[in-house]
Amino acid sequence: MAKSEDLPRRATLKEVAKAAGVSLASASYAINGAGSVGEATREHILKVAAELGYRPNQSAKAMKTGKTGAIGLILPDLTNPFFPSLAQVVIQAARAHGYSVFLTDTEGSAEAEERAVNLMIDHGVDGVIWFPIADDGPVGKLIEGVPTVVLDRNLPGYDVIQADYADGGRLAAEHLLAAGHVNIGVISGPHAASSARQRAEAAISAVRERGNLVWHVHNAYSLDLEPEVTKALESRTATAVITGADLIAIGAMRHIRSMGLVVPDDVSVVGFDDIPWAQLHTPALTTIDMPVEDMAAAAVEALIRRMSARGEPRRRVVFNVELISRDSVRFLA
Amino acid sequence: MAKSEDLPRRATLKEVAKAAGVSLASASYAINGAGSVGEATREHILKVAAELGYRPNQSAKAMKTGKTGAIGLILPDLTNPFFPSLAQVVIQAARAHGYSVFLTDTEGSAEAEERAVNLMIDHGVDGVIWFPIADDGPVGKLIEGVPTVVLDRNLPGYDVIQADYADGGRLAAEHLLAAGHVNIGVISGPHAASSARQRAEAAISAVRERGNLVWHVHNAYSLDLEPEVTKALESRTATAVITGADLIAIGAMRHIRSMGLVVPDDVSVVGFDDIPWAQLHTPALTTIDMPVEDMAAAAVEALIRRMSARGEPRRRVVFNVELISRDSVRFLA
DNA sequence: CGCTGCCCATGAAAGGTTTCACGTCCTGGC
DNA sequence: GCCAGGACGTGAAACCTTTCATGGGCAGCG
Repeated sequence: MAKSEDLPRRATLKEVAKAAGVSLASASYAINGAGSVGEATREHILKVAAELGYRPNQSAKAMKTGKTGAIGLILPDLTNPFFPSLAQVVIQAARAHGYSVFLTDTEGSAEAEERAVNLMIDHGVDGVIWFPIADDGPVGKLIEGVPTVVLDRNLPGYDVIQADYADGGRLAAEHLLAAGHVNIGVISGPHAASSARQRAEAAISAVRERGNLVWHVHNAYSLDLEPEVTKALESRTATAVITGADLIAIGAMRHIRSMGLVVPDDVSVVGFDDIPWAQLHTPALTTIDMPVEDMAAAAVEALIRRMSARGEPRRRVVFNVELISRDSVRFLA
Repeated sequence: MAKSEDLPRRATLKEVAKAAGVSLASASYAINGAGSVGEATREHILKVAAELGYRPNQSAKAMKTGKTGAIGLILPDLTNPFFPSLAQVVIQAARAHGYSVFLTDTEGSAEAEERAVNLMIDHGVDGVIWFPIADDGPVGKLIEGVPTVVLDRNLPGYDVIQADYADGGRLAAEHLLAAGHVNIGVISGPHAASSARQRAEAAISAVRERGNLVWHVHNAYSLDLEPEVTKALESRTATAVITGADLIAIGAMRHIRSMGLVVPDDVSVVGFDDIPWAQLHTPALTTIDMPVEDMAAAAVEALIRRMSARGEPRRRVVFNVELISRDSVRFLA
């Protein structure tokens, strides 16, 4: 590689205009395909611009138009494999529309979320896709004024993309009941997340209908289990457990194994999310699949619509979920 | 949430200045802590600014200063669990320095990489952290002029952050040899990546010294194995295989299992990277750990230095790697 | 008491772009 | 052969900030 010339300064529009022998305005119109420019002139300007390697200065453009061409993506935790796939699709979809994405990871903490969002807004994003950490929190305020679509939570006033969590919870419960399980435990996600509550509530009411809910505990979206959870597991009262996330399911399976029991023979487990590990795990995890890619794409689409039509009524899109039956559930005779 | 007021227009510096009864210049100086402003005036201006909820317009600032406060992070594939951890640390470290990060995923394709980089540069980043897909490719050109640090590859002319791949390869081989293995196969990463070549070469030469290299094939950084690779595995000539990445190792173990064999009893496997799955897998994967977090932090640090001191000679930092012995290697009597 | 010099504070330019309002020239209709 | 109007092109303002060059006032020194 050549050593970087210290001043390969990029050509400015003014220079292009001069080189092409036209006015600044014409150059701008030609390059943006707006205004009225004769066919020949336009081509000439374009040619000159190409020769000079002209690249519009986005900062200047942003200053005039107020649009930066960037969107923000606020995610709780990249370390949870659920999110990278989401991020990947958002990034690709955004790029397809000419947007770059600012990604931020809020480390599961509300202050970090706040700092992150602040920084993002200061840096000027045209819109935000937000996967909230909790249902409340200070962040909503900050985002006000920036077109936003919310993932996972049904926050009032925002465009929302969700999966049918209640249905997922029900599906999981019914799968276990149909497999002959009666004594069922539930490890749901954090209290603060309404989506976690929905999964749990639906599962619980389905369990209660035809079976027996032996316990219900909470855990963060993490492999590491809280004492409350390990205690529940160690009570050995449940032959099957429904978890609020695959990560929790895997953590639970790990703990169950460490107790000297085997999944699914001694305890059955069902997850939620269908992260990539789910099928790689031994035993492969029975779980609820949600169409992450579709949801991510829908989020971008919704955001793009929202950015150009701020007045429209909010929309809420709910995606169907599906139970994927693998090897972590035992079918009792 | 209240319906978004359509025009909560953010206060401008001019407005702050007027409200505070000072000049534009004083306001700017006060807020940036530069120039000379009397203590009392400064405080007053700051107070007024806070009241008005003033937030500097970064686009305008960027236009003046040429600094956007954003850095770009170019990663091959978020779906490979190696990268999210990297991204997470980069994002956090960058934020700690007041930078937002544009993340882009190049989907493993060189054109996508090029498009992504273009978009990023257009959107104006002050610096780039780049994990190249291949050693060559057109992208280097684009990046010219933007301070850049390169991860993983020793690209001439750039600041470089690497791990000691050769040592990793050697460690893996010696571990297997010490465990009594003689016939060893190698599945290395893609040809195009010099880091993959280094790992493989070191492993191969160590194997050859005291054992027997039965085959050497290549595979993308993916769970899915190419025909060449499955054929090698099916030849059953190796009692142990060294892989260029944990993802490949896991793919290989899956295939080995599907052949009716068991890891490590029939075939031993060692990975590279120590991604989170490695220890969750059954059997837990013996692998080479590289300090991703440290490397990510070092990359940000190097970039920050480079951005403020463009002239300095390039630096190359090489991190040590370490073999983590788990359950995927059988110790022969 | 006058002057030098410092501390504060200010006006104005500059940075690259978009876009409004306007002018010129040519075409076509009558 | 005239005029209306369209097509094409242009000058200049505006976006919001940073920063240079400048100026006023006051303290302290000689």
